[in-house]
Amino acid sequence: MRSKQTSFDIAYRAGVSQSTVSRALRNSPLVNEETRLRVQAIAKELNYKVDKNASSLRTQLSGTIALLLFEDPTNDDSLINPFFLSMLGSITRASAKKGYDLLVSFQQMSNDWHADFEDTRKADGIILLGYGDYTDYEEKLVQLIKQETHFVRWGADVKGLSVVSVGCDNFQGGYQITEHVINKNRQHFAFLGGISIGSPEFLDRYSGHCQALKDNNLKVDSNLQIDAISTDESGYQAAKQLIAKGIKFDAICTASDLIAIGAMRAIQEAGYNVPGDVAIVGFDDIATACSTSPALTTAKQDTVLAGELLVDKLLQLVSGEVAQTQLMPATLVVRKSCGS
Amino acid sequence: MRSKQTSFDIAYRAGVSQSTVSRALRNSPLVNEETRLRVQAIAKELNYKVDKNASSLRTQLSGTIALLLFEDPTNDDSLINPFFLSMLGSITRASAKKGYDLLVSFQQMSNDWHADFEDTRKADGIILLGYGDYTDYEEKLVQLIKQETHFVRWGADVKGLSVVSVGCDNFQGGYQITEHVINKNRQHFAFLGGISIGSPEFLDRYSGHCQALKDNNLKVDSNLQIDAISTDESGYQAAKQLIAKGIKFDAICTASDLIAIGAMRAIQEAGYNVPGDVAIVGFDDIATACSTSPALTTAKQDTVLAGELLVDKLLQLVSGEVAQTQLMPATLVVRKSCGS
DNA sequence: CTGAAAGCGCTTACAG
DNA sequence: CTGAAAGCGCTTACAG
Repeated sequence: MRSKQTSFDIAYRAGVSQSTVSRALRNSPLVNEETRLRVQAIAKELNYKVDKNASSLRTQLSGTIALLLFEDPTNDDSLINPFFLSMLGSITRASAKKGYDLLVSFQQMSNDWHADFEDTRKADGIILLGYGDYTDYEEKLVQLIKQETHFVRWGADVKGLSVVSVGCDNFQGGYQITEHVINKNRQHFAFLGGISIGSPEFLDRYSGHCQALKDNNLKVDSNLQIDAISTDESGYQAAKQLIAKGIKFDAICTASDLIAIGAMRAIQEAGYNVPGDVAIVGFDDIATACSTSPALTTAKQDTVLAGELLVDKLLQLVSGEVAQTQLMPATLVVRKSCGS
Repeated sequence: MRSKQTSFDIAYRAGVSQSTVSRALRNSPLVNEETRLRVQAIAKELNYKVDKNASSLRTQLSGTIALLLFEDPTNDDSLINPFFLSMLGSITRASAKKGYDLLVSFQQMSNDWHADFEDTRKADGIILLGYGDYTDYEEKLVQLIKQETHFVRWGADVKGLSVVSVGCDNFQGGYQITEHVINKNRQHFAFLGGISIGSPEFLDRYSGHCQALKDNNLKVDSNLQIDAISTDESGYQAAKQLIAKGIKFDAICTASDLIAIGAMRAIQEAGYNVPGDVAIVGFDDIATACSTSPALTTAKQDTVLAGELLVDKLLQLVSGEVAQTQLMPATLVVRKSCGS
């Protein structure tokens, strides 16, 4: 077994007290520079590393952030929504940049959360990430607040609770991308995405979509709105349903790229040309959006910025400061799927 | 500020000693059942959670695994190879299943690794994940071994070092998928993927590919092998180079799905039909492989199994047992990209 | 079955 | 600038 070095070993070698070693390694200004350098050199030579359990116990700070990633309810148990995966990447980077480690935990939205990372002192705060209607878990949020857990969440603002959220301006995104398609001279718009299954994000995108249509004197036909969850398969099925209705449409707006990708497949299999016959747009800008043919025009959610905002705001809360809920704009990414 | 409960608070309420509380909460058989239940009830009522820093410090076990995820060298800083993202998901699930938390850390292959999670006692062991030539970091592996760090890695077996690896049988995968295409009556095979840029995985896939060609009396034309790293863009460029050579080919095997997807785009843009004119196959079976048109035939690496094997083997090492390097088979996933 | 006590390895107020 | 000492909150041998 490896023989563990402690600060006492370093102290012995350096001929100073253990307190001085501790100070030296934390770059305390209290310690003489020469002493500090000598101690640090010895620590390095012996490959000594401060025991985080001991220091966290002492300081009551873990230097760690926990990320609770909620899985899509329909998950087939091995796939994760690529948008959240991308968020995971940016959150990891953002925490590393701040010198924090990241504990990642997958959760079922429905189950009892294992949200006790802060209670167990493994993490200083928690980031909640996942689609879903917050009313489904409002109770949990209330409990987190009651326990004074430091946390921030991704998603739409939660009314009535003092929860710090970072989210995308889904209404604006839905509006903007619909307007883009309108400018491509489309008249008959379908919308694929569940507005009735408890997803405020999707509902906001749909509302923005409808507003854009109205502002441009186009009809909102509720027969052309079909529910779908954020998977390729669900988008595929929704588009098939849409086609089966036999109502004319020349544009499909969707609540997510995954839905759009599935829809594109169904539309093309049915013999339509994209964008010739039907323009299709997504939402998110996942990596795959570049690789479809035609490449998908979409509303990009800036995951890098989102990750940084989430981490920054969480660390503000951890250090006792006040943090504000913030909405990020979605930006239009024009590719080929609704014509040039 | 929240007032932290300790085991002493529980002890006081339960009218027992703190030692008994500790035993009761750990379900020690030493404690009377009635006492145990009462203590546990009180703990639950007060929402008491054991301080992991204290217990980890005491037991010298953290209940945590660290995952070091190496980024592709060419990374644009926000995208992560979807295959590794998928591995990340399965590793997270596998560790949760074993009751371990997962610390995730992104690293540059080239930089000094921040591999001291075990030295700092934040983790009991480490999983290394990323493509790359192990000779590039053999020195690091040697150091990990010297420090008696518990670790396992994803990838090809490392010769000469006692490192536990879990990897895919890339030779067999490359062989199998090439044979599949051969059976589709293709004659002129190109291969896209860097065999000269220090990636043993890619090299093994290429070797399997070549062997399959030889075994079927087909020519291996090194002019039809073009380097590419595992990105859509690199695959796209490689395919354009391939076309520019003006040598006849009717099948493209690739070292990864990402390369295949980029290549498919280039081939189609050049006016060829897939699979009519050119059959294309990938490697990995990332989620996107279902969504291309035509959908990509590929060699699947079972990430769920891989995650479980990595975690299981690491935990074996942590508990002082011996673990063996293991190679998993790749399995053929037939879709549309090389005909029916 | 239970309790008193030692000790895990740090950080930091306190005293000099 | 440095050291001796207390204490973070547990777990577990030891004694009963």
